[in-house]
This record gives sequence, C-alpha cells and structure tokens, in this order.
Amino acid sequence: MKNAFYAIFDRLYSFFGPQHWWPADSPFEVTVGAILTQNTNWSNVEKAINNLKKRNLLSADKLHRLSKERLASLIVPVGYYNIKAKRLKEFLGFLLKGYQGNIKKMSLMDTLLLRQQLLAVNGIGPETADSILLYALNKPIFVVDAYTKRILLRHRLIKENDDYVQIQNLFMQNLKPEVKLFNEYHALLVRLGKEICLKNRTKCDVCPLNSLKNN
DNA sequence: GACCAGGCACATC
DNA sequence: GATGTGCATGGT
Repeated sequence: MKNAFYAIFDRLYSFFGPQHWWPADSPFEVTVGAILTQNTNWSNVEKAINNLKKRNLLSADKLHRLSKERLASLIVPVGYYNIKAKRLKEFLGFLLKGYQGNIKKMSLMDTLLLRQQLLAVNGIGPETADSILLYALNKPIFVVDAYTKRILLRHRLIKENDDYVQIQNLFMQNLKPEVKLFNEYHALLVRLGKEICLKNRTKCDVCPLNSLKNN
C-alpha cells in the first residue's frame, strides 16, 4: 500500500503527464533561471534569459564581467531587477571563486555540504538552493514552494505554520530519493497550482486530487 | 485596477 | 523569534 504522497503523485502524473522540467539548455541556465524566477512569473524569466542569450552572455565569465547596472538593464522583465542583478553577481562570485565557474565541479561536492554553501550566498534561500541542486545538479533534494505549501495545507498534510524544512522532510521521508520522481513531483505541484487552484479558486471539484482522502 | 507570481534579506519590536 | 516591509515587471 502506497502512502498519500505517492497517491498524490500518481493522480497528478496521470492527469497532467510529464512536465519536462527544468526548461533550459544547460545546468548554468537552470541556475540563472532559479535566481531570476524568485517570486516572479516564469514567462518574465524567459524574456530576461533571451536577452542574455541573444547577446551571447549566458556564461559565468561573461555575466561576471558585466557591470551590475548593465546586468540589471538586461533582466528588467523579471521584476526586482536591481536586487536580482546583485544576487546573480553574488552567485557568480561564489561559482567562480569556489568552482572556477564550472557547474560540473560543483556537482562533485557532497550534496548537503553544497546546500549549506549555496545558502550562505546572499540572495540564495532554501527554494533557490534546492532548485539548483535538483534541476541543475540532479541531486535528490525535494523543492518546496508556495504552491506546494498551499496544496498540502488544503489536504491537511501540513499545518499552517510548518516551515520549509518540515515540509521538505515530509516528502523526503515518504518518497524514495529519486531525482526523476522529485523533479516531476515538484513540477506537477506547480502545474496543479497554476492551472487549477489559482484559476478556479474555491472550485475544487475540477481538481484531480479531489477524491483522495483527507481533502 | 486589483491581485498574483516557481523568494529573500533586513529592520524592528 | 515572529512579524512586517522593500524589491518591480507582466499576465489575468
């Protein structure tokens, strides 16, 4: 008998199918996107990333050499562009200094140690760190976001004041640590949040999870 | 025009 | 330690 976390996953996967996350051409692009997408719509991030791509600037060296002001001007569509230019620069400094600008070198590190290092970078919090670990470096770390919390609350699997790590542990203790599973699961929760919860508000009758226990 | 988005750091009490 | 606030564009 599978637990509730697998039951939710199965429902979502049957309903939506594979989500093909993270939409990016390289691990470096994933990390840039992870920082730029903070509290922002993904379509805005695509515009900013395209601004960088079409100028052939999407590399650690090139972005690091840009002035903060120039970088900010290229990422305007993401909103919070000044603070995100600063955050991106903080991360690039960390990547260049610690790993010679090489994402693959980063992925050789112990996962939890690397997570601590990422969290120590100003501008990288738990969700951004975990997105980088899972989607750029293929580490089996579960990503928790606002949708995840909202959906779990709705199904009474967490309490209102449960924090990030508590929610993350709930997934990681109830699921096998498989990168593919964690990847698809978080993407599916975001898809559900965007497409059903947000658009239909209280009309949960169209939710693919609506006949599961505890909802 | 209001509300929200694939957050985070910092100030203040 | 909890609670509040600034950061800002673009879609619905």
